Amino acid sequence: MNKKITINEIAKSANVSKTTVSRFLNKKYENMSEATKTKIEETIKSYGYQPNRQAQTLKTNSSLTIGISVADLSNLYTSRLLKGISQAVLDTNYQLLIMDADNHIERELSNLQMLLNENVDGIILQPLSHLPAQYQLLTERNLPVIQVDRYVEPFTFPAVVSDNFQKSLEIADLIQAKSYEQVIVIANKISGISSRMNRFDGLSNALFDTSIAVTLIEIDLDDAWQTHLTSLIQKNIRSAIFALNGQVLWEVVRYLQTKHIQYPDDVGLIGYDDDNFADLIQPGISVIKQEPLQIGQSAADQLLSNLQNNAPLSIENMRIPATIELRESI
Amino acid sequence: MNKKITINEIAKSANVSKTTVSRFLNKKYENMSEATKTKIEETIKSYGYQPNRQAQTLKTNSSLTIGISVADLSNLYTSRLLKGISQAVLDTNYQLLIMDADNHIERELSNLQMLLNENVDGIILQPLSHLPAQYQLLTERNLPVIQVDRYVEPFTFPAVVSDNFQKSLEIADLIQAKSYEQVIVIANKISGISSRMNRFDGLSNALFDTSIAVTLIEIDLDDAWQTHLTSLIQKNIRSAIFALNGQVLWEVVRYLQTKHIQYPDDVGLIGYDDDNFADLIQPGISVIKQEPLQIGQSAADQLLSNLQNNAPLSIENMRIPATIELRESI
DNA sequence: GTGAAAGCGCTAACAA
DNA sequence: TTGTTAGCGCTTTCAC
Repeated sequence: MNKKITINEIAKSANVSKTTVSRFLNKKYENMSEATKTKIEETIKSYGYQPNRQAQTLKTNSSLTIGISVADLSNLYTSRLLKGISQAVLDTNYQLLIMDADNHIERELSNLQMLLNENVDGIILQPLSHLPAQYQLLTERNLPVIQVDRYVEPFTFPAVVSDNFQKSLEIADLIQAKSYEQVIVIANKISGISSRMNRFDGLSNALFDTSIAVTLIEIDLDDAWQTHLTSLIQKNIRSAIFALNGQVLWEVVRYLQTKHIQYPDDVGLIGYDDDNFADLIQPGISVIKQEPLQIGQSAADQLLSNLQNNAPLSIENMRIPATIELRESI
Repeated sequence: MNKKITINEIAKSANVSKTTVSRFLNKKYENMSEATKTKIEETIKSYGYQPNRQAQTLKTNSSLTIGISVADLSNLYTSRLLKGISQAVLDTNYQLLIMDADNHIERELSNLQMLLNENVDGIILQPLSHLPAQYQLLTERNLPVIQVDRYVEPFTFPAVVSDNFQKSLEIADLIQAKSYEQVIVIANKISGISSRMNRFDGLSNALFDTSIAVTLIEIDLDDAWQTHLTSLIQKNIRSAIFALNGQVLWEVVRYLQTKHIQYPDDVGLIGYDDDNFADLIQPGISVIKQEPLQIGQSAADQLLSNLQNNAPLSIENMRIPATIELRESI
């Protein structure tokens, strides 16, 4: 059991006080002779000394830790988001405390409470709720918070998200250009999730003045969604499906395959591809690709420059453009 | 700026010493009157008091934190592994400090160093190196460590992995039964990664006494892997491809698609599907599916029972069976 | 240019 | 059944 060495050992061995060692650790070289500086540097190296983070935190009240709360840990969108954050933090002193809400709102709350207990210096939040009340404990603490992927309304914290509304306008154009007469939007429960709502609203708004009908099917609220989908498609009008996220898109593809419903012949198909898999499937599916890595990176960069240089947090939404990749399906 | 309340405020307000409050916090009720117990409980609740973790850690030298080092954060295998760990930790006091080595061995080392600095109580490690030297800093500290997915040899820490060798034996049987004359194994660099080596060795061993040739192509070491693959396939013998992980499988499928090489007609195909996508692709691809969630959970459970109850860590490998799903491709 | 001493919020002997 | 006291490893004020 390797005895942990502390600042005291270093101070003793370097023949200086621990104050001086502490100054060295915190790079306060202004009033330090080159001699002591190098002496301390050498002893630290020779002992392989590493300061105790908890002790530092206890005193300074800054843990050099960024808390992250994600909605659901196990999907590729989240992984890439985390990768982006992780890259941004790489060359800093900050570390990441990642918590998974597993899509349970009570769990998100308890996770946030835990992050506060750990005295994290800032939080990157993919909110599960759209109600500011859920995040009151964060506002109270006056802690820097950045939202990713989604945001709470009224707007409480800055957010970095995809250009969901804008992309849906473009999809609407596409649907009109291809003379579809009906769009079936398939999603998980959209209420309260800004990204999903923006995707839906963008489409609805753009098609409001047209004769194109927009129908929403929320597959986790509707046990008979497959039946509904089939009956909608079988109407004698040109229909297109818009799947609001990757998971849902694959569900739809699976269903169409089993029912031998062909796209684009029987129905047009477009959706979000968060897994980079669309190009593997035949016939090719037109998709929208987001940039979660960049979203994570931007969010972390903003938070870091607030923490490190006291840069103010932007009050606005930052929108990272997604890309539409057209294939045969629509 | 909400003034943080401490154990002192609670003690004062409850008219007891902070020792007593501390006893309460640590559930040492043996010698505590019901009266003081409830009094403390109430004051804590009314103040919304939460003890400072850093102070506790500083004193007890136990951070109630489990460090995790993964090879690469952004793939579904890892996500599901983390989900499993996260679930196991859910109802405990432990938290997770997750670090991504991003497949860089120096980064893994510095991550582990950081985890040690944070005084993590134990580590779950998906090792990048097979050399125990890389992990000497862990052995020195006498810290409980559990490996997942892969392991270091000679065996240093317990490990929870898939039954890679065994599954390859079954694949070998399949290949013989289907009268293939050649197997082309496609992988990322296998040297030093136990999971990949076991998958390859299982197959080689099983086919050693047969006339079936086994060739290995490591796509990240071989710029011309596509050409090599094509030339091997074009020989006038029945060939099968075995892709050693999900990523590689999709690369191969993409390549076969662009070259219009048909499976199972031109070449048999089987591989690991870490993304649960194989059923979406036509023609159907036979795959091996791992249980990363269960691997993560088992690893975390073992570590937790060591930390919480001092249960000894098993010295052996724990193998979680994967499943073979047969479709048309082989 | 450097050091002594106090204290961050908590736990754990030891004492009562 | 409860309290006094010292101290975990560090930072910071103030003094020299």
